Amino acid sequence: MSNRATHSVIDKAEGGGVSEKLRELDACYPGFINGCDDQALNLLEQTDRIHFPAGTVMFRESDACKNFLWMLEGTVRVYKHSPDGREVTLYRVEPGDMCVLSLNALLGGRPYPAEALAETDITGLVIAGSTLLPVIDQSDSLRRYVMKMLTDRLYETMALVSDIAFHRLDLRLACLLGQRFERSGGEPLCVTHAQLARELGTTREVISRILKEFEHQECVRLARGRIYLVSRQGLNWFKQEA
Amino acid sequence: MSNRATHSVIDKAEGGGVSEKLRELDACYPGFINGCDDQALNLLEQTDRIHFPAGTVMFRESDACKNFLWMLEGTVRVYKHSPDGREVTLYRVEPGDMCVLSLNALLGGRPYPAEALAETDITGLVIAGSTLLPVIDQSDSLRRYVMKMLTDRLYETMALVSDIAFHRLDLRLACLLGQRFERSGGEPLCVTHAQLARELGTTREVISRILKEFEHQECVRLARGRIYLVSRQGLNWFKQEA
DNA sequence: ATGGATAGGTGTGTTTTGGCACATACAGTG
DNA sequence: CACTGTATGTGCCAAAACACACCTATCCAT
Repeated sequence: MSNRATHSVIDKAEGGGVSEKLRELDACYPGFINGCDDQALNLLEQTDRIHFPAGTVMFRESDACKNFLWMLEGTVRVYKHSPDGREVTLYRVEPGDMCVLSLNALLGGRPYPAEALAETDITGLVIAGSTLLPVIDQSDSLRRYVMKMLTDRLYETMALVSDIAFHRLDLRLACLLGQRFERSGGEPLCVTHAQLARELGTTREVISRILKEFEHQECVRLARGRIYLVSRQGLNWFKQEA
Repeated sequence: MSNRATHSVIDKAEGGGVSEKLRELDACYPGFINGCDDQALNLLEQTDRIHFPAGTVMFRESDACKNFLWMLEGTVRVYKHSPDGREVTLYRVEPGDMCVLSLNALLGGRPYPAEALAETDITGLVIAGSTLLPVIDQSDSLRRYVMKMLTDRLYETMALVSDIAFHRLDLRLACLLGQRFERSGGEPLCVTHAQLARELGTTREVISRILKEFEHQECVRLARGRIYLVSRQGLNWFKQEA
């Protein structure tokens, strides 16, 4: 790893287009545009539309971070590496969210402290950090949005700390599955054991064994790349564990 | 534990006094007062002076949080409990810092998500959250301070996540000792094994064993309630481990 | 159908951490 | 000095997590 700051893909974006941007943003960030004052709207009009394919590494650890992204479509996973190749997922950025670590980097002039990977194709609007920063001072609506994002993320990250420090992996995995099943409405999850391991900061084998446990307990059924919820009560079972 | 929100000691504070407050604040928060605009100064004048003895629980988990504190003297440790009685320290608040979890609670209207304990006698200035919040919108200087606190804390908390997830306890302990020795300038630390355990989210016995290890390796010398750094190079030894 | 790539299963052994039960040791007080 | 907390040392064991090795299953493209 070189020590010199490299530059993320976002920092190289180009693009143009006019104000259907606002319509699109409004769809993803409910109430945001409505509550926006002129300064913020003006800022958003200056953004450039960008697109990245799934699998793009948006930031690497210690990248410089000059631009800021509003997501219109897609999901970005933000995670940390271990020295020996494991990973923990810190959070995800989806339409409606902001990448708070970009904010951190922009506001503090620090390098980006994690890696960010596009899990799906990404569409978004970028703005130069130097353009964004003054508007945070000027626009009440933007600033409130930013502060909410920061505090929400802080809250959740601290919850993550205590989760990792205190809970056994089987519970953490059960929770994770519970959340995912809830979002899917009980539909089977398309996720590999290795992916789950990367969420939780552990290894594939460990996840495989815990999942087999769950299967023996008749909570899930396993198939290649899929996890089926056995029963609706099963979902409750997962939730009790928190 | 009851579910109803209780109220923290800070929320019950009274007190008066006039504007030597600013002088005192200036001593603790370098540059803060200087950079302050009138709105912020005005706000600070409205604060009430308070005092708590060491050992006071400033917040309990899920307390309501109505007031905000600027610390003038002392240290507050903010930590999470495990179901079975262990603890992890999330961060400390000292003069010059802000309690970001109070901010989180005030801004988000959420209960306080951790416990905060006065490690020393505390002197500080309190203000009602309802008075503080509008000023964050109005005062550039205050707002920048707040945002910096939020992003800094976020950054460090994420570092904490990866630390806990990936590093073995002996390394984490070595790091912790390294930091403490650095602050003390190599002077012996007055800390018990149990306290160190509460920092790192583990148990006393585990810490005792690791410390004995370090003693065998001639890095430290142990005494009741004290840890002596064996040599100045020892300090480097601790730092290598990061 | 065949070959390669990816995903998953599993036995075995090790390391790391935690938990309990006591034995000591030390500091301060009367 | 005896007494009483508090702090620490440690033997022993169990649980949790990891690591390696290697196997099998499944999918997909040709």
